[in-house]
Amino acid sequence: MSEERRLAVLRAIVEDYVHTREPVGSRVLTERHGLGVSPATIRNDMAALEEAGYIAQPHTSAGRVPTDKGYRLFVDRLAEVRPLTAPQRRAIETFLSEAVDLDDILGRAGRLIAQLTGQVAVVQYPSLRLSGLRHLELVPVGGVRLLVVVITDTGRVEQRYLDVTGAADAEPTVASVESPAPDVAADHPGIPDEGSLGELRARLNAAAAGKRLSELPEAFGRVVAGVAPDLVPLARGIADLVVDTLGTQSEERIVLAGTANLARADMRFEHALSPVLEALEEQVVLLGLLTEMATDPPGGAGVGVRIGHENRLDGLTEASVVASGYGTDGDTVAILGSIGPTRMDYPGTIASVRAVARYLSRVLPN
Amino acid sequence: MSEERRLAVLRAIVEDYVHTREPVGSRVLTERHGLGVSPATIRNDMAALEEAGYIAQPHTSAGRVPTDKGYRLFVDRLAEVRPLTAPQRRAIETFLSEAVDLDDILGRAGRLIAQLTGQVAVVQYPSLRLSGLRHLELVPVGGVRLLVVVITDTGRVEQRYLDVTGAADAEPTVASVESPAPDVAADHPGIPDEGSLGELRARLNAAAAGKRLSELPEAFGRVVAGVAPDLVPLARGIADLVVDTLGTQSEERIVLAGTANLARADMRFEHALSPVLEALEEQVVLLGLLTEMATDPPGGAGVGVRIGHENRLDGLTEASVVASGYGTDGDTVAILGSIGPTRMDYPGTIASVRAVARYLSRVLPN
DNA sequence: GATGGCACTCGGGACTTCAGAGTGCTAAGT
DNA sequence: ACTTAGCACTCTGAAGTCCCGAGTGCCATC
Repeated sequence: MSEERRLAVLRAIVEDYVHTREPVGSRVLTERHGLGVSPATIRNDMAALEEAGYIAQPHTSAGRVPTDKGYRLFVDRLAEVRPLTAPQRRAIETFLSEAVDLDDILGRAGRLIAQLTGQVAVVQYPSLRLSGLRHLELVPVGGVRLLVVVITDTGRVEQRYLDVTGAADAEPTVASVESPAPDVAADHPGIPDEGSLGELRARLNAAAAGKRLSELPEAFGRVVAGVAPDLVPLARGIADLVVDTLGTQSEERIVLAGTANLARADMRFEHALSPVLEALEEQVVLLGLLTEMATDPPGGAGVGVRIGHENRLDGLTEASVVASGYGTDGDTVAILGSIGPTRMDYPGTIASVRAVARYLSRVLPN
Repeated sequence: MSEERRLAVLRAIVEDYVHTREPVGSRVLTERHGLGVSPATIRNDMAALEEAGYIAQPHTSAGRVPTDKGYRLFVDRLAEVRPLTAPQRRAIETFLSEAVDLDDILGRAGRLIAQLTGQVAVVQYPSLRLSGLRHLELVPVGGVRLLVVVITDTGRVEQRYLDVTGAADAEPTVASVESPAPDVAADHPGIPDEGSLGELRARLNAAAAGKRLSELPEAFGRVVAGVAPDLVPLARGIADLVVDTLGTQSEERIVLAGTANLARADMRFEHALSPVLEALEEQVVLLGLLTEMATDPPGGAGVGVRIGHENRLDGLTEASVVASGYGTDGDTVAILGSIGPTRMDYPGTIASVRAVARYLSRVLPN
């Protein structure tokens, strides 16, 4: 009863089950996979595997099905990394290289993973909190409002409107997109002339250059203090808005793609999939799971795999998550991954996720 | 056999069927709905309705089910507009007012409709082609590239990177988000100093102010001609990029939301839903359908309804589309809607779509 | 025109049956 | 000490059967 063959049997079971979606018995195992022994022998091995908890049988007289533990072993030691096909590689390259900005590239990455894996993709945005400020732009709009454009190290561009009628109140007005007066001259009381605005912009940029979020408030504070008195409220408004933008709001931005794949017949979960749906809608929880996986990757090679009960979420006990961090040279700034039934094509999914993550890491600005 | 009662019967059938998902027979009809006649009478009416093609029976001894034609009549003449509940209204207001920019607001609108209707929402972006240029911003990035930010009348902000090492080639380089040299001084050969850049920006802005796309190339042409010789390639590059951005790319941007609702048990389509999935993935076709509905709304009150076979798409013969244009004062710039099974809650869906469309129209910049 | 009565239809749930897949175990073979 | 053939046993799920009851259409009556 060689150890090797037993593992080979487990591998065969996993592969077959993933492929056929049916409990696999000893006979088909000998037929379809090239292990040169008789069904009876296999049965002995299977008994041992079941004893050890790697497989189970749904009911007495049916084939075996891998358990979470079985999948785990498979992923850790048995899965042969199957590189993507050349066309797939090319598809990734071309599709992602067509992206026009960060939003676009991450959206595309999600759709790509969803399509490659036939599952649900999840993409976390690079945390603004961790990224520095590259540039700040101020654009007067309609005379009474100022469009503040923030460009980060990671290439992310955020826009916020600042209402300057009462720019003194620090709390940025909820930047709704409502109609400003159409064509008011730019020298409205609230907005300074081009020159002052340009100077303000220059100062803020100089102060913020390369700084991390935590250093920003102080740097901005000095700028506000050093500016002409009538500009102080405006400057403070802008500073607060920028800090607010980088700090709170969008740290936890997460995007799903391919949720329609859930409806596809071939990926049905064992039991109900409504819990899965609910879990996916709990973005906070999902985010927690992802960041957890980022810090503590239980899988190998940069790609983390959580199988079934391993992710302690109720709704995802029948689901597995394959995720990888991405970001410039090992400096993980965010995570992306694929979620599917525990009975999924792990090698393929891992390959896809890794390929996309690598591409992103290579191509993201730093 | 009064005409009115027959219509009342049809209405009752539709409402009951939508509610219970089961063919409805004459008895329950008299019981659950307050028409004060006997089942036999109803049967006569039903026979007439069936004769006229408004209802059908799946098999001999089963209740009746509305046909597409029946739904049509229901929508056109029988549906009582059921206004949204106060909480719903409030939800729309608050959720949408939290949006920070156009992207965000449309994304939220989609998710909102998906959630209100429990179906798939589809949102078409305001066509850039139809919107004017409000502002153009130029931001040097990393010394060798220029971030061109385009702000349109509709509040949409588009960003493109322009590679200025060889800005002469008119075709904008595919603006990938790749790593530029980290911290090069801003006076790199390719990028002019702040002053020239500012002047260029000012000129371009002046030329473009309030112009439609069709008028832009000419206006920009004059600017390029009037600029310092060494700036000509750059100016031309920018001009082309802007025109390209507004013209081609994103005219046909469409976004789905709530596709996960397809997986929900309670919205199963009669037969397979894979054709529906495929139809939804054919964004071009979908876009065609939407624009068609925009120009020729067969429903009433600004909201168009396409039922089953009415939308000539193979995959959507069992689906209905409820859509409405939105845009400042009747000037429809785009469309949004909800897609679900023909057996859907039309009044509710219509109310939701209309409410969101109205909110958008009210709140969009003009 | 509305209604009660009635014979008729037929889908689908409940029940039964049965073949086949799969197992574990024992005993024999290498 | 494994491996293998044989065999009795278990159980699922497909197929078949039955029958209740919902629903209908039609006719005679009010």
